[in-house]
Amino acid sequence: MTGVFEALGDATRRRVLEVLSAGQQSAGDVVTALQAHGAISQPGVSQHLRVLREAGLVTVRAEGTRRVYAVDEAGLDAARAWLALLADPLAAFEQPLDALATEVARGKRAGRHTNRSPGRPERMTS
Amino acid sequence: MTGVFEALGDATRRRVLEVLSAGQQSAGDVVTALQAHGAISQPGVSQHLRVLREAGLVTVRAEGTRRVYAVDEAGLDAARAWLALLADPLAAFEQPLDALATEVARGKRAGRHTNRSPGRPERMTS
DNA sequence: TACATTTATAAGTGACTACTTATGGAAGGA
DNA sequence: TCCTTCCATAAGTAGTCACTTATAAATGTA
Repeated sequence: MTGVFEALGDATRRRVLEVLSAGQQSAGDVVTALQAHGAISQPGVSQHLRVLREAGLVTVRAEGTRRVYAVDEAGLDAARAWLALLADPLAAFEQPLDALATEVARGKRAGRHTNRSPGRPERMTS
Repeated sequence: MTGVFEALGDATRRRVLEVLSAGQQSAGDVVTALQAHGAISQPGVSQHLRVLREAGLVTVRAEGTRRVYAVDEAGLDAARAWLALLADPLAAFEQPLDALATEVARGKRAGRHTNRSPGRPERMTS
């Protein structure tokens, strides 16, 4: 299970990343931080850190008897890249067209609007 | 299991989103597209579509006897937002400072470089 | 050396998940 | 109405995962 999104799929691991996003910390500190939010054992955290490391989401550095973990932007960038590629191809045209229409009709008043695609289906309530 | 990242944690569901990113499609078309890449049953796809819908990652629209699915940007934006918030706080300063240094030393030649944080630990090979 | 501290690994277990086949239900066409 | 098509749900199952306790390995300290 070495995938980035597989690693991000677990809430505890996401919390680990949130903890580490405040700055690099030792494994023990991560354990302490996680235990402040709920009961989890030290081996449990260690196993999560391993998954995150294998997914490229954190880095480790040995410092004496401790191991200092830090967020690895490489893994995060991989996730961001996938999400970016998933963007609606039409979306790239919508904003420019809207901007052009505004330009033509009203002159150079740059109003930023947040309209979505017009015929877009809504989420079903079923 | 209604979380966005939980839904994204499955490779098959990510493939469904990739298929839908090319444009809205009926459930049957998604089944056909998925079966071209590997064996999966129609109910299997239907269940994945349900998870994606509950996570806010796809929308459904009934069209006669078919159900047309489309990518829901709302869920994707939620994922993107979390990843954005996870950014290294120091990273926000690095680029501007680099840009300023370039500005001062060389004038207004905007060269985009991809340097990482200088003292950043490498991934361990253990 | 002996002990303490820090962290990873081993082994076992319950729960969840992704899949299957079987079935039902809704809409369209004869 | 009958049949077909499209899709969701039901039920069951094998595999995976996240957790636990117990233990080992490595470094620092008295």
